[in-house]
Amino acid sequence: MEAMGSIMVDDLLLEDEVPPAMSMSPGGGGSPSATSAAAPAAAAGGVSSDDESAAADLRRGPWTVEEDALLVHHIAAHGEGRWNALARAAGLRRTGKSCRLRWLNYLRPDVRRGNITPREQLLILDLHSRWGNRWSKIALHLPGRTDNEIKNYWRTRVQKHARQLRCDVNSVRFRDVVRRVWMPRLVERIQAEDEAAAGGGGAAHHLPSVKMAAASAPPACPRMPLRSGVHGAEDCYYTYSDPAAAAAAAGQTTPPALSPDDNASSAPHSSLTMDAASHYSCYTTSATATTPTNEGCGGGGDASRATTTDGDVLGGSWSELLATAGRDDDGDSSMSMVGLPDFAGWFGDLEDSSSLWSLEDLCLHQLC
DNA sequence: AAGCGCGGCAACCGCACCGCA
DNA sequence: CTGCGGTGCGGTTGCCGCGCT
Repeated sequence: MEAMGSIMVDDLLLEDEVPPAMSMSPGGGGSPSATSAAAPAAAAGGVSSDDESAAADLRRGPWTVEEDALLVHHIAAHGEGRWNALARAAGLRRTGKSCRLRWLNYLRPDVRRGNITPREQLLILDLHSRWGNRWSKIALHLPGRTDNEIKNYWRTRVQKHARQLRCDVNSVRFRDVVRRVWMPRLVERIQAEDEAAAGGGGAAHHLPSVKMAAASAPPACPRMPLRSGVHGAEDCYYTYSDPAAAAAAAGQTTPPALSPDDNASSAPHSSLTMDAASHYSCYTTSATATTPTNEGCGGGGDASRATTTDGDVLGGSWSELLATAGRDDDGDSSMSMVGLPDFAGWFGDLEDSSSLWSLEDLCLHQLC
């Protein structure tokens, strides 16, 4: 869809044989300077006159449908790898890097397009909390999503919310808001979707019915209070939908690799996969019953109220969300929610939360 | 209706790492 | 051991479309 405009523009460029560096830098990306076009070619090959002429002949900017077809057909016939050689063999006047990027981010058949789902958002938030800007690593756990897409999501959506809160996206305060407001809302949303898919209605028995595979089970975390100490009579928990899995996970003695330096990401399964994320459920506990927390967990009220059409559950104003998050169901404000950005006042002492904010970390903290 | 501003996203860049000769 | 080419990754850029004024 959005590619059509680019294709039209680039078709003109192709027809007119505009030298890449001379183009009007179509489709964005990089500096349109005359030197930048030759640099990748020089890096990819030698600096012979042939290579120089080839470099001068290299195209940049948006891909045309013809180029896409060439690349797809060539990869279908010969497979991936050796991108520089592939580009030449396919008759593409592109750098190998450009071909690789186009293939991985756009042409690959298993690339998922469209909005980031709440489940994916939850995973991104969680995984980013552990690994930081390791986009490719995070992307491994979101099938069909590319690191570029996740990176763009983070920069456009998440950082936007951080800006609204006037704090750094990597600050402890923003992380705490994410943990206490954003993630619970995502869980609400996921649960609502699961319930809708299951037919809706009812209460506790509408737990997601998916069985949790041991390999994909989240770490030892049967219940994770999100606001313990804030609401006296009501705490919000992440919990396993499958008691057996929760018990199994509780018995797990070896915590998953969580440090940024771990090598577990290269393994086929991580401690938290898309499957596993679907088993997080947010529930309140009360004296009478365990009930789904569409009314109580994290935000109170209608979860869809702050949901935008693009699936961003925090489409509404942060001040409103935060005010709601700090209010009991009966409307009493249990936390002072006046003014931005006095997070410490809202959420209490955050000094010890710097290392406790991921789902796993929260869970481990609660088990101590 | 037209202009403007902003967000989304595709594509590029520079750097680091890895394997091989 | 070293140099080089290939690959992968994170950061950045800038066009395009859409919503607002």
